[in-house]
Amino acid sequence: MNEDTRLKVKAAVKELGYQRNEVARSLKVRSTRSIGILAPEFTNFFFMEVVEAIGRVLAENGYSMIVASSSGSVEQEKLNLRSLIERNVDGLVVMPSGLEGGHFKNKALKNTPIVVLDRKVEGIETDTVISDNRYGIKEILKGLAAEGHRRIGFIGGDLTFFTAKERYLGFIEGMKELGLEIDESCIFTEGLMLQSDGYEQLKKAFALEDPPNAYVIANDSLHIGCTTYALQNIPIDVRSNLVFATFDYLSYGPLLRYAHYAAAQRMEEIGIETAQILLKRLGGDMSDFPQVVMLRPEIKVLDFNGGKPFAHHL
Amino acid sequence: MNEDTRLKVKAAVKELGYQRNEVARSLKVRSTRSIGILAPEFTNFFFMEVVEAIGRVLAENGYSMIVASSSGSVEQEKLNLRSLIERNVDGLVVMPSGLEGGHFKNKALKNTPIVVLDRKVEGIETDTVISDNRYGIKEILKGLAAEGHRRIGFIGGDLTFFTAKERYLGFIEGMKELGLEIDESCIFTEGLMLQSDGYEQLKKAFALEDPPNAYVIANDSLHIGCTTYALQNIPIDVRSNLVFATFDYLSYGPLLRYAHYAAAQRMEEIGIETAQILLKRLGGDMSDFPQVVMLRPEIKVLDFNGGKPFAHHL
DNA sequence: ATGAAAGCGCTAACAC
DNA sequence: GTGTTAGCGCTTTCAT
Repeated sequence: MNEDTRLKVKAAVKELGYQRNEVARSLKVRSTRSIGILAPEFTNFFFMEVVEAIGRVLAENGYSMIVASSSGSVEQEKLNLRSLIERNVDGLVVMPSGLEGGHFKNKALKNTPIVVLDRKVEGIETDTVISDNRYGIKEILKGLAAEGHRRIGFIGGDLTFFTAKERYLGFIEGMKELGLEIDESCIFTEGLMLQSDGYEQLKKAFALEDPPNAYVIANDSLHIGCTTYALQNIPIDVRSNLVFATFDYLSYGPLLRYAHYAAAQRMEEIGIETAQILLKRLGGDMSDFPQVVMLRPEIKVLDFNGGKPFAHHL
Repeated sequence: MNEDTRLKVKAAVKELGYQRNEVARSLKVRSTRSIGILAPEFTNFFFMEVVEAIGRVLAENGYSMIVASSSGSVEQEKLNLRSLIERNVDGLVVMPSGLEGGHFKNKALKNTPIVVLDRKVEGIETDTVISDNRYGIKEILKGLAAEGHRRIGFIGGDLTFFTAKERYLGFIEGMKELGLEIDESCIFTEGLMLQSDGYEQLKKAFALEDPPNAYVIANDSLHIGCTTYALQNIPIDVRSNLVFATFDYLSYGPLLRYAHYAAAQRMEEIGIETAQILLKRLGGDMSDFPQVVMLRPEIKVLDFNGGKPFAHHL
């Protein structure tokens, strides 16, 4: 193009303050350069951290995010999905509210890449990015064992949830591999892994005649609940013998005084990986579909709480 | 319309799986039913909680949210803003990255309602929803005073930030109103109010020859940092005399052992209020523009940590 | 009550 | 290298 004309146009753009109408463009080229993000709720550190990373990578590539929270309801998730389809999102990142994902088989989604985050979902084949839950649990369990604990409790959640089940299975497998005896009375797998569930479960544990000192805790919210219960209800001479190994390690980790070992999910990497798979699919590259990326959490020894280095990665 | 035809159409919709193309509709009616959300970062509990509430109210009214994180950079905020304008968002919620908001005077935003959250911004007249920072600080300060503390430290942040400044001023005013002497050496207002700043500031305080026991802490991240420092570096007999009064009270609040009083921001209400003002403006109602809503935080007495009921709301 | 047609702002294809 | 035009899928208006 003529350099002269080029400059004239540029000047006019500035002069008139022209801004492209992306809506019209989208209609024409059948691409909105927007990605729908479907989450059960926003108020979740894991999710925020992952979305921040996804957003950064997407923004670098010219995509925006349309986010929708389902408040944990599959019904709302379906409504949100519909709305995102109507908005012609080019791709979808889903942290599913339920176990079943039949509604993602919508014809309108035929050419829309979907990446599922954090959990696996049944009835649908998609790219998936998750943490290696079993690995993480097994490793931190080794830490407890290395300290000499043999009777170890487990504080988890309802086994119908993907992460709850995986972490539970990691615990069971890990105990077996270590040759430790599993005491069913010290295993708690009820509830939604919320803070209040952690509180109640440690309470139940301490209602036993001989509660164990060592616990594997399946997530961060449970951990806060357990620590809260301990601080408020267990005498100091007893609670100071508590030893926890937990999933997740977040900004307020240093406050969780009984945690010796943590399997910290690599949230930023999960986000980056998710965005990259999505971009690859958007670019038409369907290699390795459906791709399941499982990222190992980082094993942390919390020495300031009394954790001791141990041989992990055997 | 003919009932018969109506049913036929409905059947056809179901049969063919028709879904409206919102992009085409938007182009025609010049409204995208989408709201842009501009934030400095997502990894912030206050913000997420507020966005969750905003999203709920907006979804009930048929709006979606397009979110963009600016990573604290005003430059990125400008880019994000441009992208949102190009996408023809019907309205904007902004938690500004900087103090100055000249870029929101864009001609393309002439008819786009904007609500500013959490901070005030210069160079622009908009509806604004914030917490009553001074009120909150003054009230929790009363709690410390009621316990008999007279020499009280302040842990805050760089006064060029709106909330940092307001909370600092609340502290100064509050001390004066209570007739307490302000010891400049115990006032820390450097940094961005991050966790690491809290850690460093309490360290500095304890490098004084006679550090105070009581502190007002300007936000949650600082609070975690302070508590971490105390737990890791101050001998137990000394730290057990610490008394904190802080802004914010979040899920992990129970772990913050030295907090006796907290001014908990009403995040859900802030979100609801924000969304409602936006919807009002979108409906063409410009009454009270520019509206500044200031919500009082809830004053909490953390009795399980040793907080004692006191006369607030004098 | 139904059908036909214009046009939102853009891009892509084509002719000049 | 530049100018013209069709048409994306919808809503709205006007004619039947």
